[in-house]
Order: sequence, then structure tokens, then C-alpha cells
Amino acid sequence: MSATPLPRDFYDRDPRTVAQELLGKTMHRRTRQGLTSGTVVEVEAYLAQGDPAAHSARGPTPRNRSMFGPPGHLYVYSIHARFCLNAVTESAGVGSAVLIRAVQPVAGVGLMQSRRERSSLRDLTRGPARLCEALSVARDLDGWDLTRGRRIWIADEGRSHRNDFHVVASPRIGVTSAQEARLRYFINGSPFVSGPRRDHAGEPAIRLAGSPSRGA
DNA sequence: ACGGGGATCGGCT
DNA sequence: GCCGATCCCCGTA
Repeated sequence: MSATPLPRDFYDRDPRTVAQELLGKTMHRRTRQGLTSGTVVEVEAYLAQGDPAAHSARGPTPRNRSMFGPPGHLYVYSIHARFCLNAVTESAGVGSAVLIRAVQPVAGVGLMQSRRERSSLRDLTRGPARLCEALSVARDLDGWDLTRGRRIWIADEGRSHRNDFHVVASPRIGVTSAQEARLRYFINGSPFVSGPRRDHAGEPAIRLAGSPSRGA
């Protein structure tokens, strides 16, 4: 059931474009324990230029070096004693990425729940650190190539529930600087999205184009 | 349903 | 030492 991984050139674009087009794609994670997957429902773009909140903003360090690596690789970092995962975008050396904030559980729900004991189905993968725990993603996957189709990858399943959705934009979560930017994107109406579904001003978040990509 | 505060620890000043 | 691209629990409504 694992479709072809998204190719390198999918990731080698502006992180805002990649972020929006990742919505509705399926993230797969295979370990000896089995296969787990989820539909991407919430993402954030971190830019190479003019974005103080991006980990790459002050140049390469031992921690963020994979964010400066080739597109289509993982950037996994730790914060508050948890892990979060990004897909690196644009060319090597640029330093941009897309944070995956939430997925909707699809396969291996029982396995994911065994990794996150006190979690309802709704909270299983709702949040960047929660989904990493559910998918068993940790630092050992930092720098891993998502286009290989092994261990972890993202694919366009081209099926069912994600044919009809709308992309909504809002300010990013937990970012105190760069408050003016609306670099968080999520699928309108999904209960598996973390954080507010309206922007900070209390107005409806901006609705962007309908289902992104989607062959025609 | 929503909001506030504490836990927790690696990375950087 | 300080500060998070966070999570969870426990108040109130």
C-alpha cells in the first residue's frame, strides 16, 4: 500500500509552496514493529531569509546542519525534551524547511497507541512532538532521505478523503517573532489539527486555493 | 471548551 | 544559566 515517495524536486521549491502541497499527502513510517501512516493535515513553513524564528536564521550549527542539507531530507530537532520533524526544502545550503505539525492517523493505529499510552485517537498525532512519538521518530532519523522510500517517506496516495479540502493560512504556533507572517497551513475543518483554527485576531483564517496539486 | 502554569532538557550565550 | 517551532493537567464556564 506504499505509494511512490515524493521525488526530490517536489521538495526543491519555496517552503511555502511545499508546505501547502504536503497537505493531504501521506506520511509513512516503517519499523520492525510494523507500518504506521497518517495524512498530513497541518504544516508550517520556515524561510531561509527574513525569518528570525527559523532555526537556520543564525547560520549553521551542529544541531541544525541538516536544515542546510539537500531538499527531501529530514531535519529532526529536540525541544522541551521532545522531538519534532521537518522536511528540508530548496537547494542544499539555503536553510529552509517545512515543519509537520499534525497528521490524521491512517494505518497502524494500534501500534501508535501503544507508543503513546495515555492518548485518545484524536490526540494521537495532533502536534509535532506527539506525531513523532506515535511514529517513533527521533534524532537517529535526522538527515534521513525521505525520497528513498525506506524507514520514513511521504507519498501521494491519490485516494479517498483528501480529494475535497481547503487550505487555510494562519500565524505559526509558538512563534513570538515574525508575528505578521501567516506561514501555518492546515486543512479546513480537520479535527486532527492542533492549535487554533482561527487566526490571532479572531477572524477566520485566510482561505487559499482548494485542493492543492491533485493532477488536474 | 478554553486558558494558564509547570515539567523538562538540549543547545547556545 | 536561559530559553524555546511543546505537552499535559488542572482550574473555571
